[in-house]
Order: sequence, then structure tokens, then C-alpha cells
Amino acid sequence: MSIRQRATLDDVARLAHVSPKTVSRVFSQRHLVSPATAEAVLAAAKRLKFRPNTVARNLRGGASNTVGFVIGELLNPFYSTVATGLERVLADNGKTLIVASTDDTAEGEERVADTLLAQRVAALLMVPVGEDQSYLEGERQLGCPVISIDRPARNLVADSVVLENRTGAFSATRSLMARGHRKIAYICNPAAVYTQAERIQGYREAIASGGRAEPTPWERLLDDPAANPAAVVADLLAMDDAPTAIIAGNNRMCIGALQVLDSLEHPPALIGFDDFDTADILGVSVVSHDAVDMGRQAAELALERIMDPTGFTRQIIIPTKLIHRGSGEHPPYA
Amino acid sequence: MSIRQRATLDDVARLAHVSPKTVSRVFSQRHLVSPATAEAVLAAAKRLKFRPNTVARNLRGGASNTVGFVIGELLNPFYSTVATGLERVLADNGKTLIVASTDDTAEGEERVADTLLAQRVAALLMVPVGEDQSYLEGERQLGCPVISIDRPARNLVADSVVLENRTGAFSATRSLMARGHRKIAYICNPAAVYTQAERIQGYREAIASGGRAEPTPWERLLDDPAANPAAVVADLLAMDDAPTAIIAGNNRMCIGALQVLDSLEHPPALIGFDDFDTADILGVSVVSHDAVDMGRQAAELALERIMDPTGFTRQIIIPTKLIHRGSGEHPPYA
DNA sequence: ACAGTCCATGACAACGCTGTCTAAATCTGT
DNA sequence: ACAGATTTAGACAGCGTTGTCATGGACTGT
Repeated sequence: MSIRQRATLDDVARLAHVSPKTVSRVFSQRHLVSPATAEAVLAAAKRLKFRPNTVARNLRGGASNTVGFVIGELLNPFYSTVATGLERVLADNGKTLIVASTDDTAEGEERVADTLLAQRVAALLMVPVGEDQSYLEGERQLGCPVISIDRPARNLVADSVVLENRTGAFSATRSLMARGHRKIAYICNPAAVYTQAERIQGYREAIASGGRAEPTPWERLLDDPAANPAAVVADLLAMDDAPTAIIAGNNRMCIGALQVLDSLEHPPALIGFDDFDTADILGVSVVSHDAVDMGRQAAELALERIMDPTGFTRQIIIPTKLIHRGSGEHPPYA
Repeated sequence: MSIRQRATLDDVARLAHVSPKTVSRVFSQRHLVSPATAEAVLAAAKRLKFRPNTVARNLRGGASNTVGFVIGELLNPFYSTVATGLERVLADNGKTLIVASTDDTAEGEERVADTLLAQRVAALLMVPVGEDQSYLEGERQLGCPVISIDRPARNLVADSVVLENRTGAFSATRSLMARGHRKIAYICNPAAVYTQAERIQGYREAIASGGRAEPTPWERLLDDPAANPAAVVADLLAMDDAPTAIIAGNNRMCIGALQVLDSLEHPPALIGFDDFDTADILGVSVVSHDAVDMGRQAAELALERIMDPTGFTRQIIIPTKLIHRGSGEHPPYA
């Protein structure tokens, strides 16, 4: 249980009878050291269980090998999937990923961003929650690139990686229309976020392309986190003029809808947004996307900006794809 | 696009006409500074957009506010759920979480552990993959606590947080037996990991308690990552003496089993291990656990060890709970 | 044999911050 | 009004590393 002292460059240097700088070179620019010396240094380092201190290294070099990811909640599979993609690319480039979650509040976002910036992350990746990211503008000017994921940052010059939401919703809606559906519901909660706004727009564009100009009476754009998805769907189906098809704007609504539809003999068609584990078993058609790839692209964008913080910002759009599994392909039972 | 210089303590000190140390105090021991001075310093800091550098602070203090988590793959919901619990507790205690994944290989594990240790994490949490973690013994003696999650570390003195695997499997098996099942299968892949070994033992103990001494003919303990879960289940049910109930040792096997059982008129009873998103909709009974809590407890253990690296190591056991949802409660159709 | 190169190594300061010690100014009680 | 305690602030060094520059010896070509 004895706690020994951690060996430093100087300790190794002393043992190997060389200068600290030579030891430093062995661990970072080996080619500048003669093989014999290097070997002696390595032997000494091994004996002392020496391990270079990245933190000190970065302090001196002014660099940083960490990248911060500000996330709503790691529990949400979407975030953790994106984080997977990030981590893979970053690890391949010698960077480590620091994850911090915001509890999905704007204050939380600012607080954790602050913590990460104090750690001098080389770049800040985030899924913005708040309405305004202008508080990061200073840091960006100080050379810390900000990459916004899933939704664009507001009031801030930042690169972003987003989904092809509108097209995804458009094609889901069109697919239902092509099968004869005219009364197509769109349900989501919360609705007041970028992704839903985009999806709703895609949905409406598709409906409009079929001749209907005004918003449909089957839209349920909620903003109450406590709303019960199943109840919303049940209400919808109890209407006089009930929809024959439902598009669920996100996973939670989709699973809520499933709970209701399960017990129906002639359930309405259902298309979800965002794929989930058992969707194929359940035969649920969804508008899917590759969240790992989203993370990957975001990380690559970050690495690029770390190299060159100047230059125009970019927006990368990740494609979505309608996957037919049955639930979205049956015609209206009317 | 101009990149300004980042302000340091000294810059702020100069602007506020005080010594750097005073500025330092304002940001860490405010009560030792007179209110007037503090205010002046804060004003100067604000004007310069100064942000204390945690890295430099830690370098001097010899401490660290980061904790590393070595993980197989963030994509796996179990890992990301544990990470959630970790992150919550760590954030509450002013620490940030660095996540690094190993691709589930022993070499990967050693490599990323090395990277994290070079970052001087205050503690190393890990889900061990390799057969031997003795390579960490040196670091532990150097004062970096190691906490092993989900499985105990091998050849290393380390605290650990594991599930009540054996009891979970035992009670699942007994529950099936109580409903009249005598031919109970246990399927898992891979089988050569601690958690499965424990679960299998619990299963066998339960079977033995019913009178059967030797291993059952319905065990399918695979170790081929490429094995198709559905095919294994189909084979099992095609036996002359087919089982009337199945216990799936993990999520993947459980979902595989579902795919087969779905099409059967009289499916065998099924109990899975580890809960999943749509298990309630699908009516799948499972032995469940609270992975967030696992993370939480691991983090608390880590914090405790950071405070006091000496002292006896502990093993925390997280309870498992059998959740009845239907699939595991029907009697044998024989 | 001699200037001009090249190579291996080292001395020194600095990265941004804080622990430790010291000094001066202010306050306390009598 | 004075010793002693307390408050406030600064000087200095050092955390573990590396950038920069300097040094000395071994090479090259003529």
C-alpha cells in the first residue's frame, strides 16, 4: 500500500546520466538521439516506471490533445452513438474525448462548456440546447473551434453537422401518400427544436405537393415533456376523421405509438424517425440515419479546424434514408 | 477571423495593478482578497476574457480533475449507461470524464489505459477486456486508483463494482421451474467472460436444486462472435427433446431468440438478461439491473479512493431483479 | 590540414499557475 | 499608545515538460 513517488524526466535523466532534454527527445523526437543513448534512457525509464506527462507537455507546447463534447445526456442513444463516431476518429488522431452532459438545459450547457474550455480543449463539439451560443464567440476568436452537431449553433460562427431532416420527412410522407394515404398525422414532442421544425417543414411540403395548402388537422406538435405519447396517439385515433397513417417525429413518440397500435386490428401505417434496436423485429419502418458517421464527420471537421482555425465554416449534411419494414407500407384501412 | 492571444493571470494582474498571486487568489480563494481588489481583478479579467487554466493549475498542484473510463465500445448501451452514472457523480464533484474505447481487445485496453495514465487521470475506471490487468499494478502503487466495473480485474488489486449475476440467473431459472418447466435452456455468446460464468453457475445451481446434478443438454455456451443467435435458437427448438423455456444470457441472444419465437404458435418461455428499450412493448421478461447506478457507485468509489488511496479495496454488488412481462411466465406447452 | 557541415547533447528559460514565506498595514485590548 | 494578532498583498520558486540556442566533436571536400 506504499505510495511511491512518480518519476519525472529529471529522475530518468539522472539515472541514465544524460540531460533531461535528451530524455525528452527520446520520448518525442527519437531520431535526434543516438541509438545507444536512447537505449540507455529507455532502460532507465523502464526501471523507474516513467511515463511522460501529457499535461505538462501540452502546457509547455501550448497545444492540447483533448476535445470536449457537450451532450444532453449520454443515456440517449443518439448522443452516445455520435460520441462513438467522435471517439474513433479522435483516438486515431491521438486525441482523447472529454464528455460532459448538460441535463438538457441552457444553463447546464454554458456551465459545462465553461468547464471544458477551462481544460483548454483543442476543440469544442456540442449538441446545442440553449437558444443562443454567442457566449462562445470569444473562445472561438481565441482559437478554439466550435462544431455544432445535430442542430446549428445560434449567434455564433461555427461549423455544423446536421441531418437531412427535411428531405427525410418529405420522403416518408410521400411514401405514405403513394400508398393511398391522405390523412397523415405528424406527432412529435418537443416540437420547438431545430430538427423537428425541419421535419415538420418537410412533412408539410410533401402534403402541399399533394394539393393541400394549409397545415393538416392531424399535426400534434407538443412541447410538454410530461405528455404521454401513447395517450396522444390514442386521442388521435379516436377522432371522427382519424388519420390512416402516422409519422412519429422521434423515437419516444414512435415507441409510444407502437404501444397503442399493437392492440389494433387495423392499425394505421406508421413511420418513425431515428432507428432503434428492435425496430426490425417489430417491423417498424423508419427514416434512419448514420449517427456514428455524424460523429465521425464532426470529428474530422474539428481536426481540420484545429489545424487551421481560420477559413470559412462549413455545414455538413448527413443523409437520411427511409427503411421499409412493413409498418409504413400498408394502405389505409378506411 | 483574427486569432487573439489568450489572456493569462499575469495579463490580468498587470491590468488590475496587482500581483499575479492576487489574481490567482481571486479565482480560487476569494475570501483572502479584499472585496475592492477582487472586484477590480474580476473587471480586468472580464475585459481580457480571462479564463483560468485548469491544466496549469493541476500541473502545479499535482492533482487532476479528470477521471478516465476505459470502455469496450460506447455504442453498447450498457457501457454508455454506466458512463451516464459516472459522469453525473463526477460532474457533481468537479471532475470531468475522459472516455476511451478499446474495440474490445486486450491490446486496445492496454493502449488506451496508457494514454489516460499519461494524461494523469485522478482515477482509472474500466470494464476489463483482457485476461490480465497486472500491467496497471505499477500505476496503482503510484497512487492512481483503479476501479473495475462489471467484472473484477485480474492480477491487480482494485476495487470493483459488479452485478449480482449468479443470483439473477438463479432466480430466473427458479421462476421458470416454479411454472412447471423442466427443460430450460441457457444460451449465451460469448460465454468465456466473467458475467456469463457467474450467470451460468446461478443457472446450474437452480437446476441442481431441482434434482438434476449434471449440466443440462440445453446449454449453448458459444464463443464465436459470428454465430447467428437466431440460428442457435432454431436448432435448439428443433431438438427431439426441445427445451420449453429459454434463458438468454445477454441482450443480443435475447433479441435473436425473439426473432425465432415470434413466428411460433406455442413459443417456449423466454427470460432475457439486461433490459432493453422495447422489452416492455414486446412483453419480454428480463433479469434487469440499474446500470446508471452501477456507474454512480463506481464513481463514488473512485472519489473515495482519490481522497485516500490506501485502505482495503472493496467490491460493490449491484442487485439484479427479475421483471415479469409475460414471456417468462407461461407454462410449458408440451 | 583547414574551413565548413552535420550531428548529438546540454543549459536555460518558459508554459500558466499556486504553495510558501515574508512584509506591510490594519486592528485588538488594555 | 503599544505589543500582539490579524488581514491583505507580493516575491519567489517550482510543477514536468519542451523551444531555443549554444557547444563540442566527428565528418566532408579540397
